[in-house]
Order: sequence, then C-alpha cells, then structure tokens
Amino acid sequence: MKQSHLFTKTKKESPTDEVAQNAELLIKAGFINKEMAGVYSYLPLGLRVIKKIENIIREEMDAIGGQEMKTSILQNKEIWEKSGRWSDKDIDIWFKTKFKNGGEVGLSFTNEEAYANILKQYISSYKDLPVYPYDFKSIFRNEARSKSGILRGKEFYWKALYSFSKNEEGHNEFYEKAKLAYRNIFQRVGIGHLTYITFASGGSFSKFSHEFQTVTGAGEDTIYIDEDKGIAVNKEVYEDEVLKNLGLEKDRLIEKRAVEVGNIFSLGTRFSEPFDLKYKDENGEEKLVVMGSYGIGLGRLMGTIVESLSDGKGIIWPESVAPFKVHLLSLGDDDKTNSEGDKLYENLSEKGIEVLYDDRRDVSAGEKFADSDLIGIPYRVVVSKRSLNDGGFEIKKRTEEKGKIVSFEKLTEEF
RNA sequence: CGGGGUGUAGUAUAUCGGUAGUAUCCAUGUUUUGGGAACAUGAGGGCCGGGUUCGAUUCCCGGCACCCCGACCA
Repeated sequence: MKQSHLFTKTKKESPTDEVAQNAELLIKAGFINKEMAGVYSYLPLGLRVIKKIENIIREEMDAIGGQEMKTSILQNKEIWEKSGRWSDKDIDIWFKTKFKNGGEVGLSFTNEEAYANILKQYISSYKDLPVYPYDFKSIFRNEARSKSGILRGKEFYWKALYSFSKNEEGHNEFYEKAKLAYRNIFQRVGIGHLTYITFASGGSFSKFSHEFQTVTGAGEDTIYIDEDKGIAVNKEVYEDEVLKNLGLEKDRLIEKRAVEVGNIFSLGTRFSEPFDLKYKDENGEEKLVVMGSYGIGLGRLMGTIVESLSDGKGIIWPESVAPFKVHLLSLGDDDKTNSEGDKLYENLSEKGIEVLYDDRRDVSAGEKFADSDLIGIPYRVVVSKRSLNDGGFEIKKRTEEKGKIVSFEKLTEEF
C-alpha cells in the first residue's frame, strides 16, 4: 500500500484525553479513533492488526476442533430469562433497547445463553458430542468507568469458544488442550514471554478459572508469579490454602501488575440445566452436557502488545501481527530514487510481501523516519540517492539502531 | 455508582469582564530533502442552555462530555 493513499496521518501531539500509553500511541500513529469514553473505531492500520490477531486465534481454535460461526448481536430476552441473567438486578451492565412494539432486546454482553440455546436443537445423542463452536464478535458492556485506552471499553471485539462435552473427563481433556492453544496464541502474537497462566476465581461457575495474564505496568490485576514454574495466582485467590493446593511457596512469588488477555473456565452444567441441554448416552440414559468457556479480547490483546513492546519513539509490532512487514521509505524526489523505489515496491508486492510504501509525500526525511518509528513496522527499507550510491537499499529492523546496505537482488533474502 | 478535575481552531496550548494569541496541521508559492526543514501569504476557534452585566469565552447556576482515584469487570 502506498502511504500517499493512506487517509490516516500521524499526529505530533499526544491526545490530552488519553493517559494510557496504548491509546496514546495507537491514536498518534493512526491505528484507532476514539469515539467516546471506552469506544474506539479501528482505522485501516488498526484493522490490519486486528485481522492478523484474529487469524492466529482462528488457526489455533480450528486446530483443537473449533467450528467458527457468528452469533447475533441482538439478544432475545426470553433466552436470558431462562438462565436468570436478564434482570438488571443480576447483570447491571446490559445495554438494552426496545423494539417498535415495545418489547425489550439486549446487545450481547456474553455468549453462553446464545450457544446453549442453539446447540439444544442439535445435541440429542452421545454421538453428537463433543463440539466446540466459537465466534468473533463485538460485545457491549455498560461499564461504569472505561479506562486504560483499548484495554477496557464499553464495546470490544472478542473471540469466545464454548465446549460441549459428555462428561467431566471429556471436558477436562479439552480444557487442557485449550490451555495449550492459548499458550500458542500468546506466543505467536509476541507476548508469550510475558504471559503467565494464572489461577483465578471461578466465580459462580466453578472453584477456579484460568486467566492468561501479561505482565505490564498498565495492568489492572495484581498477580503473584512463580518464575520457575511459570504460573501465577491472581490476588483474588491469593490465600494460604490455595497456595498450598497448588504447591506454591509464598516467599518464591513475585508480585506484578498484569493484564488479563485471555480467560478459560469450566461452566459445568450451569447453562445446560436451564436450557435442558441433555443427550442420551450409550445406555439410553439422559445426561446433562458439560460446558466450558474460552475467551480472548482482541482489542485488549492489541493494546497489551503495544503496552509491552513499544519504546520512546513508538510502537514495535511483532512480525506476526504487524500491519505490514516492510516500511519502504523513499527519500528525495529525483527520478532515479523514484524509479528504484517503485520497482522495489512492485517487486516485493509480487512476492507477497506486505509493504507500506512512503512514496512521494512531500515531507522531510526526518519526518518519514519519525513516522516509521511511530507506526512500528518490523523492517524499514530506505531508498535514496545516498543508498543507491552505496550500492542499493538500507535495511534496518525496528528494533535495531543501525541499518545496512543491501543490493536489490539480495534484499528479499533479509525477510 | 461515590469522590476530584477539565471543557478555547483538526491537534496541542496561552491570555482576558471590552476586536481571542501562539505552535502544529491545512491551502498557495519559492527554496529545501538521511532524523519531525526555511520564508511569505491565506483559511480555521470559545461544549450546550440559563443568569448577572452596557458588554460573558472569562463570573454564577444547570446540563452534557471527557479525564483521574475508588468500587465493579473480558
């Protein structure tokens, strides 16, 4: 993509209504736009990152048997009354609205009810189990206070998978697979080294749930990490008995702030009961389906990556989620530089390498460099009179201080 | 939802009870091009409603919005 065609521009000034670094950088670099407190739009660059993250999650979910679908945003009141979660007394963060005829409808804030209700039509035998449907969708929560930029919004984009298993054994088996898939996801998006599987409260569903917590100062949670074992405990269950059960010693734990980037938990029969979600086993006996829930907030994950991996100059995207792989900067406006730049851009594009080409924008070299650092694309390639005189193009990683000159022929070997 | 704070141009800010200034951004022109270039010319602004006043962007009241702390949460 040519940068001269990209409608977004970088900003020199930081927005005053954002303190969170993730939002500050993403707004300055033109990835997102703030619509109101806790609500952000994804601009072309931001959407490219979201799609990269989405694809990684999709691959990992499909690998453990997930089946992607898309549930509706508008939620049927009757379904939620079955599980006892419609009333504002039970769930006080609903966004609700009305139909023309006066009937109430809700904007989805989670998916258990929708899935249990749909699957009831299709599950009747042990032969129908297990199944692992999931979707990516926008979720709405009327949070009293949004904060931390895109880490906590009133509207956010997530992936939710629900497991439907015959029994506890089947459930536990899948649960462990999901843990590994989650590990892979966070590894692949570049924050695996900062992310700990964390024991947390299971709420009303089960004794424990597992959170995936990424260590960063911007985090809202406090966790206690055992570095050697690579696991952590959320402050909410940081009790002597819990530590003992987990085989953790208090004096080996390090307290850190962290962001919950993912969460998996067992639902048992909390939802299969009210929806009468049963199947007949091999002996003809009716049994309740055992459910589990597996969520990841994509916007939050994107924000966490920015928080974890930026520097004073801007964002540093891991290659796996970067909006482009290469940022090609053309400096100067002489014919030779222009034609060599165009040629390289076409050549790389033909090879399927994603390039953002800062072509004939009439701005200084310094400004192009500053923009490039802010946007944070992994490889920067410069074409200029100087580079051509030196024998080709200058290539530099975002994480490196100095680049090197590489010839046209050898350039693609660098990626 | 409790407490505190702030609303001035696309962005970031200054001043002031009496014609609202600066930077950046934008437009045009000339010169420039390896770390946010220079000059010139031009365009663009007081959240909404009420009150006090000869006069309100400024003071007062109400609303709305945004930010921060707390409570709550993927």
